[in-house]
Amino acid sequence: MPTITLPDGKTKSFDHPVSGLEVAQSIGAGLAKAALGIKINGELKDLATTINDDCTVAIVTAPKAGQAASPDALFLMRHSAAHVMAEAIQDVLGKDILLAYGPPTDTGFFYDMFVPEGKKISTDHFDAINKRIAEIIAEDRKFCRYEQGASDGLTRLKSEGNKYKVDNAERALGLPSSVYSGQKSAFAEAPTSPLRHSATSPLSFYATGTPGQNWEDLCRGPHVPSTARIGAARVLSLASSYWHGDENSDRLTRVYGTAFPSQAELDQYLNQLEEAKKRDHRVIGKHLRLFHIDETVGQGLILWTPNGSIIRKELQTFIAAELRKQGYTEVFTPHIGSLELYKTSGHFPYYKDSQFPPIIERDSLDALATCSCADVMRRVEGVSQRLADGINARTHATTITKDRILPDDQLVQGFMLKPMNCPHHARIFASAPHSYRDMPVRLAEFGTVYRWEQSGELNGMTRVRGFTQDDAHLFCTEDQIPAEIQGCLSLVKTIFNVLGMKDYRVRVGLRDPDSNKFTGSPESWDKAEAACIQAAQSLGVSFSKEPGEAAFYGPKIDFVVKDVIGREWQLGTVQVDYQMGNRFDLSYIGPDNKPHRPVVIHRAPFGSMERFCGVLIEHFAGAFPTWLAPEQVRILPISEKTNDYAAQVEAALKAAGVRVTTNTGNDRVQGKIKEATDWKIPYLLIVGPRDAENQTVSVRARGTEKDLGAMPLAAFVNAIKSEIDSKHAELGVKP
RNA sequence: GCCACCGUAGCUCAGUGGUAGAGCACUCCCUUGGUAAGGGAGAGGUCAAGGGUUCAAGUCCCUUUGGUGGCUCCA
Repeated sequence: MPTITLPDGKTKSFDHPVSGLEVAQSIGAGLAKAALGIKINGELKDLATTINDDCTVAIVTAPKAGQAASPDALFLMRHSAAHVMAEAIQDVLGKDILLAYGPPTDTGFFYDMFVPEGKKISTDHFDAINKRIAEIIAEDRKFCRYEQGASDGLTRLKSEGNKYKVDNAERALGLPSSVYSGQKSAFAEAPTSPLRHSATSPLSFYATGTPGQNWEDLCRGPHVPSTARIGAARVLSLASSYWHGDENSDRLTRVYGTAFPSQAELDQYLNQLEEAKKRDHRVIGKHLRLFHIDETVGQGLILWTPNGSIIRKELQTFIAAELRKQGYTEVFTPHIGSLELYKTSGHFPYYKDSQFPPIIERDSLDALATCSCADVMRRVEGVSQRLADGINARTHATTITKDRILPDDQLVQGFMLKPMNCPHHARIFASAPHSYRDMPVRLAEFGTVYRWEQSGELNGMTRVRGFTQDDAHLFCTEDQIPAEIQGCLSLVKTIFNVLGMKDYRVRVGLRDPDSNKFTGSPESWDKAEAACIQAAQSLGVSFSKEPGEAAFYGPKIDFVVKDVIGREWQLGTVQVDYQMGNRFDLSYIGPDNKPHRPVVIHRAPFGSMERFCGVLIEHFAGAFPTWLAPEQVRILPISEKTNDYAAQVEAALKAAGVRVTTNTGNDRVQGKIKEATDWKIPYLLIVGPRDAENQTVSVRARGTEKDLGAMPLAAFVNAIKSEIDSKHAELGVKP
């Protein structure tokens, strides 16, 4: 006879087992009406779930009008909507579309399905599918859960010929998969062999309506009580996926959809998507001529056009100034380095698949002309005995294996486009002796690196093949690690604050506790990890510890920002590295007059200028604060009669270092304003005969509907100068 | 890299096998106008590239190339 504890601490006792609905009814009719599901001891369940034992219970309700739905309510609605969409798709396209996996997501849901050869789900079907979804919701059929014994359930699923559901069921039952081999295969050879298993727990199915009569799906649940409770749902887009995310397994069609409590909220969400598209850095970047990607130059290679270059340059100047305050010194290094350099650092050939292929010297190419491809690669990747001995001794391991060691005359000489700046910086550190008194040595460079990203991964400025990192390497003693990490994070905080970026989080990657695949002593790791965690905490934004996410050479801190479409982008990273000193035989002289290995901290707090600017474009929707705006002021003379005065105003602003142009065209001022508005210029100065006479400018600030009125030219120059110097994110000029 | 979709003027896009279009931008002319588009004219295209089918291809087919959405990957 259950006693139920409610969220407010009150208890209710029943003299018989009760359903979630009865509990809700016992509290109030309104609550029962709004109820979508129930949380029993924190676990989300169907409203119809029978409660036999004492427990804590919370009723999950649909949101009241005008209120946001709770995550639990959205989960129930979207999980249920996935069923409705799947039914609609099968109604429109046929039952031979096999359902695989359909979970809710942050913004909606998807359903992965196998589409048989010769059939295709296309966006042309969306109208029909959406219509059917709306019908099913309007029919208000109950979601009916029933269970079937493991044996019967599996037999039934196999007879239905859907191996994905069989696989799901076997996984749910904890059985080894009889159908998933990680191999590509046409569907339909779901085994019919007799079942041999020890599973006892039943499988649950949900009928959208009456079992045996309406549409059904193997499903763990839970669901809303009936289809009308979903509110509004629709199919959104198509994509492809692999079964279990395994590219060797079957390819499935992923159908995305979303659901909201009401049509109004769904419409609002769709509207938001449209708005987000307008903020897309690729769209704005083209419109405002910020950057260009040219297929003649190559995929994933950014051409910074004049406007974008201004933004990048301002950011770099700003970052460099902050770095100087922190005691960094700036260096420049070339875009390529010898193969041996990257064999020393370990980047080659270990990461060769994500690098551009090597640049081979002419003489070597001549010598290789008779070799087989495999032999060429063997000799390109080979390492000299001397280099191997050095690295193996210093890393206390067989880092370079015997099969990679070749006689010098067999080695191929060549270069790599640099995938990272650290090897060059390591060689700069090694180029001069260092005392512990000089440490830490902080070498900073806006260093351009090249990586071979898969073509399907390229995306505007955020995923590219050539990019410039705001890179630096801090060569320090172990004791200096905490302070140096702290310094990196305070830099990030400063710059994110100035740019008004608040939606970011921090991941701290720690070593895998169950693995000994890391270099450096456990004590060192403990200290470095503690330093990372403490530094992350001090930032005051949400952060997560992620064991197993460290690099093998040290723990790291990653900065992740959310873009306007909700995608997360990793920007910067701070990584502690115990390995590089060994690899490059780096040392400093300690107080004991003996050489010691420095620890290296790699840090690129904004990742790359390309990605960072891409995210910034979306963050500001192209309306950059004045200090970053490519064009800060545009002067709009009322007519040609005022062109002379406009030139005078332009000269005064240029003398003050302001980026200004004048529109001397013969449009009317309304037209000039409209055009300038498109360019999202912070300030428009309308000047006419009145202004010329009084030495004033009539200011119109971006985002304001009206003019701010006239102000003396000198006052405007001072105001905008101070706004630019202070890097305010908001427009600051007041008349 | 894989799957799907897409590529027409500088930009945004129409064009379902029969003479390549619109708006904006650009050039010129008229207009000299005080806060989100005054009027007119002109110029601008190997319809991504290559091949094929056809009397005829922007349109249908194949290949290549680039983009988009996902998947996989991201030291």
